[in-house]
Amino acid sequence: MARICVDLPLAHLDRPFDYLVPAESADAAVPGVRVRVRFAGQLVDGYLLERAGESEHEGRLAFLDRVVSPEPVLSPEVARLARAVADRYAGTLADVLRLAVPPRHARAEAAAAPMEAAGPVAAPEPDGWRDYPAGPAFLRALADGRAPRAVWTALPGEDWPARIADAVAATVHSGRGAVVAVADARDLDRLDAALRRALGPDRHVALSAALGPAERYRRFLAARRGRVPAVIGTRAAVFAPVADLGLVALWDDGDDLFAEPRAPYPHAREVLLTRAQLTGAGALLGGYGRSVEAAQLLATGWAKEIVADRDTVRRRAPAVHTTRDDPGEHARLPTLAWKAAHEALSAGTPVLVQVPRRGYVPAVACANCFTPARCAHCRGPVALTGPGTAACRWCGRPAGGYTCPECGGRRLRAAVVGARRTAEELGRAFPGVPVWTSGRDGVLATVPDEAGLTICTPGAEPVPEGPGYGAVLLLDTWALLTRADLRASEEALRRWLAAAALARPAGDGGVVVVVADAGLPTIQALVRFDPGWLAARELDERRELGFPPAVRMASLVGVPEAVADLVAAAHLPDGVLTLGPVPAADGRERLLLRASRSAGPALASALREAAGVRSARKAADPARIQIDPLDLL
DNA sequence: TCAATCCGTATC
DNA sequence: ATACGGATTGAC
Repeated sequence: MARICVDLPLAHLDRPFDYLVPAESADAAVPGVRVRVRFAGQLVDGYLLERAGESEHEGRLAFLDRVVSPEPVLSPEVARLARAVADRYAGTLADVLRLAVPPRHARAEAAAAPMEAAGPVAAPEPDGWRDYPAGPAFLRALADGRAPRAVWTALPGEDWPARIADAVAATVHSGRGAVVAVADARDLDRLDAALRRALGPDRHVALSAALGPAERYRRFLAARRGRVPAVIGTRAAVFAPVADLGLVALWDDGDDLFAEPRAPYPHAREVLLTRAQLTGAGALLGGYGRSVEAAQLLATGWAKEIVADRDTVRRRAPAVHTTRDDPGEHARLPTLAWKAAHEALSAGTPVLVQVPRRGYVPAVACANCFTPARCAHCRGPVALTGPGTAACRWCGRPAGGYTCPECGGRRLRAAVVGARRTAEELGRAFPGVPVWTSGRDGVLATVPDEAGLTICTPGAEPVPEGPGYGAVLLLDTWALLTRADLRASEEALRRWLAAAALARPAGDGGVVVVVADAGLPTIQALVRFDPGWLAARELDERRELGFPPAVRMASLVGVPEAVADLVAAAHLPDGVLTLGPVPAADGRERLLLRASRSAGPALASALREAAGVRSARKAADPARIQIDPLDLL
């Protein structure tokens, strides 16, 4: 007898079904293999979850049709993880398994994989971590087979791929495996190179969406067969099968690429942390910035902080100057920014100019003091709903008769973006200096250590080949700070730090000029290179306002009848607060449900059950359920 | 009286 | 989803 998870997208069928195993399949039918079974009259794919002696099932059992391949692609550990992720996100196991296990590629599977005799990995010298007081102990704990958990704030100029490679090497030295996730292909390339240096050429694989199906499956199998102890990759790699997991790590967890866009929309950070929790592995969340979720892990004591002391930060950081937006005669650049660029270029060092991408939807702010407007009723963000009218994007109440809590101003205005021109004019302001751009369509990996001007959008900063940029200019900060997003401050600081961290130390002439009001907390955090301080503040604010990660939220989106139907079918736990519904795109609407963190599992399970009732009834219109979505506003 | 159709329920 | 059963409808 075998318990099977059938691959169907129906919420009410999200439970194992028992099948008899034909004698000829008895040997191949091991936990984790793909199978075909006859289900409700048709042949469907599925995974064999476990073998068992007896079935609880009252009726007659059918035989499974066949074992698709003897390869047990779903390890027990990943099966358990997938179940936990499905439960947390009110989704189905089949949906999560579709994210976790790549499609089979028979040729890649058949290719005989030579077993390489992998030599032992030397315990790394924790030299690279000596600038962080808690760093060497963290590496020793990994090397000794323990499971330390840390939130790490990287120093400016830190070679973060090398530091993560140290941690992976320590883990591998202890005889265990590691999984590391990064946001994009460029970060993956850097980490890949660092791991090759630290572990040798054949001790890890890199998984990314860019690989073709054959290569993706080949590398997945290399990990599943235990031929490599470490797997690195983008988002989907968090489910990679690694035997005897000792470490999960993630770089720059605030990047929104870590949010999975397919149901049930799990976040890579949450998957990895769940995995560490379930397996007893260590965990490392690193970045130049710090997410509010990371601050929460520190606040609850789940993880410990790895930071350098303030003296070290000051020694390694560039000088950060703020300036008002008072365009001088030079390419509409503030005088201070122009001077900093001019000096850096004269010294023969590269200059980085970061400008926000176009197309952000700015929040509505006080026309007088620029304080973002918040709803008087629920503290949600206020946005324009038409010419001259504004309303809360959470509860839908119109923001008529608005009074700014900061300055008493009565008028609102939308922020105006679109100053990329300013950056382009820079080229003309510095004749004879080479100008590069790095953005969405065309990311530069590196820039040479010579006078040159690089204009980039956030996240596309080229890494300097030399000791760092002589000057980094952060323009149009207003556009980032007034985004209609709950995470605007955290996100703005994350992006500025990503650029500022590439500047030389102040002692070597490194300068950052940020065109913004020095009094803003986000700017203060940048000036002091102290993202932990801002994240702790933001966490306090989320607690006061009742936003994640201080609470658990569920977002229900669909046509009005579908949303109402889903809520009506759900037996919500006590204390769940309903916000909305508010109109969404395409005639749909969105309803938010707020629960305490402790009620989070009950909320998710109530929604999952309600979705099951609806799918059993063949409800026509689907309602999308998302737990703690990033675009909460 | 018998088939065509609709709805509800189970799927091992 | 699909498949089946039982109730319901409609034509001979």
